[in-house]
Amino acid sequence: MTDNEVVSTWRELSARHAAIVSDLERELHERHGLGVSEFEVLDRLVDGLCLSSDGKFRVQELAAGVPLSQSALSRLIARLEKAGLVLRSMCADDRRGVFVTLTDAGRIRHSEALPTQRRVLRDHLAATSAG
Amino acid sequence: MTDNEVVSTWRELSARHAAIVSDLERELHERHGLGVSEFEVLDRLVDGLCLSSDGKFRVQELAAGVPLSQSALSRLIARLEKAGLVLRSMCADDRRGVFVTLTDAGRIRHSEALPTQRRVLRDHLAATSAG
DNA sequence: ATGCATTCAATGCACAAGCATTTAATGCGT
DNA sequence: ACGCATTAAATGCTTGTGCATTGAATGCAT
Repeated sequence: MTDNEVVSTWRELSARHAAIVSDLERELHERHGLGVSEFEVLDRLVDGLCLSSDGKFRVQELAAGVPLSQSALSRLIARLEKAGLVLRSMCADDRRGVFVTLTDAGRIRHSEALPTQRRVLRDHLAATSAG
Repeated sequence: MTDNEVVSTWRELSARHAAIVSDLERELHERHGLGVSEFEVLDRLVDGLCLSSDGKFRVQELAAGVPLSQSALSRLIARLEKAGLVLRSMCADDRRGVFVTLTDAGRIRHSEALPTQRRVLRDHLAATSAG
């Protein structure tokens, strides 16, 4: 792969990402009052519900799935809690840790927003193979 | 393409983008004092030099190549000017417009940063076909 | 020529992000 | 048991971003 190919691959990737994020941000915000990262976190929590017994997640577990710094994630969770979409609770076995759990409102909000996200992603990605 | 495929394509795209941007940001900042967007703008200016007679660009022309809002771009150019990497000059035929031109320092900085950018991109993209 | 919508770029403002620091809890070595 | 490095998460601070607005210049219709 030549440098020019690498660069044009990068530009394409970058432009695509920007376009999708921009659309997602607008749609999710307008229709559901959520930012892209907020939705992603809710999404991880919902995904994880199937796997985890109690639906509790350490903040750091969520960090793995979302490309945000630890501080950004901490504040994001604070925002979600303030909005009533998640709860933070102490965790018994390591009292430094914080468990994050979805509230009913959070589950509902996520299920409302999910079709919107899917639609936007489909619009951008459905008929393409990354080229 | 199923919804699940769409979503996993999106996650992959997103993770890839985040990883590359993160590396680029760190390397460009540490080694050359440039952010990713700053570099992109310099890059467009350099690219355009070959095509344009005088190397002058309207702000809005740059906007097309960089996924930033108009206001963000305006401030970014102000930063570049403050750093001595570009010049802003009035444009005669439409006095609302602003021409942006590379300074020598800007050209030099770009040429220093270019290999760093290429290296990072190669590290991430060289042996892949987008998925 | 005058008025009015439009366009270019800059700016006020609010908010989100990262870095560095802080606070609290753990665990390891002695 | 005590001290010390380490880890989890929150917070202060600075910076960058977008939205909405502003100010200036343009162009078009009358």
